Amino acid sequence: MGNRSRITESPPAAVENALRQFGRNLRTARLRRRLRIQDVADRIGASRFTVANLEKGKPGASAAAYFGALWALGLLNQADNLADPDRDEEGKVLESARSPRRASRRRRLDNDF
Amino acid sequence: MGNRSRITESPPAAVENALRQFGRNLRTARLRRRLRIQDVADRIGASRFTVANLEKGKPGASAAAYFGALWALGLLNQADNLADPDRDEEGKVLESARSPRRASRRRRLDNDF
DNA sequence: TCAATATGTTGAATTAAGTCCACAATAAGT
DNA sequence: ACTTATTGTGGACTTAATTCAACATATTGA
Repeated sequence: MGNRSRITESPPAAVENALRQFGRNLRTARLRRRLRIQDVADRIGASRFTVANLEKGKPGASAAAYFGALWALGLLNQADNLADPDRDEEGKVLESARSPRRASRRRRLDNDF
Repeated sequence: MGNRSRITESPPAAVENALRQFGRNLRTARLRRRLRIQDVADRIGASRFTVANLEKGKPGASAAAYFGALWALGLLNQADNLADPDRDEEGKVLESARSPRRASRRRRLDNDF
C-alpha cells in the first residue's frame, strides 16, 4: 500500500503475537492436510511467496489473503464470531438503551472516560 | 500492494461475506463503546479512512489493521483460536501419526484426493 | 429547528505489498 | 546415501493500499 500505517509497520506486541500464532496455526492445518504452500496458493489465487508470508504472520498481508487461507483449508467458519456482538459482553454493558449510529462527543460533563 | 492477488481482488463469496460481517461487528463494538472512527484510528495509528474501510470489510486492508481494530476495542483475544490446531478436529483426523515439516507429494498411489 | 460533530465521498500523490526469478537449503521417500 | 521435491531467501519490478485535502451529507444534542 502507499503510506504504511503504524499498525501495519510496527504493530503492538499483542497484535504481532496474534498474527504469528495465526500463521503458525495455518501452517499446522496445512501440513495436517498434506498440502504444499503452492497448493494453498493455487486455491486462493496467490503466489507461494504470499502464502509463505501468511504462515510467518506478516502484518501487512491482506485480510483477504489470511481469510482465503482459512477458506482453502476449510476453516473459514472459525472466523464467524470475530467481534460477534452477541459475545461482546463488555459491549453489551457499555451500550445504554439505544444504539446510536454515530459516536457523539458532545456531552463531556457526565459521560466520559 | 503491487500485483494484486485474486484472493484480494475478487475473493470467493464466503470470504467476502466473512469480511463484511467482521467489519459490521467492528462497527457495532465501536459504537457500543461510544468511540469515533477517528478514536480507533488514533489508537492504532492509521487514518480514519482506513478504519472506515475496515468497517466496510474491505478485502485488501491489512490483517494488522483488522487485528489492530480488534485490539483497540479490547477484543483481540477473540482472534486467539483462529485455526487453532486443538480445535481442528478434521486436521487431527487427517494427520497420520507423525507431523511432517513439509508436504510431500511423492506417493501418488495410496494417499491422494 | 439549529448548530456542532461524525461520517461519507471523490480525487491525487506516495510507497510498500505482491509477484516473479534464480538459486540455496532442507526434508522426504526409496 | 541419494535423488527429488518442498521450502527459504534476496533482489527488482509493478501497482494498489493508504494517506491527505476539501467538501457534502447525516446525525446528534440542545
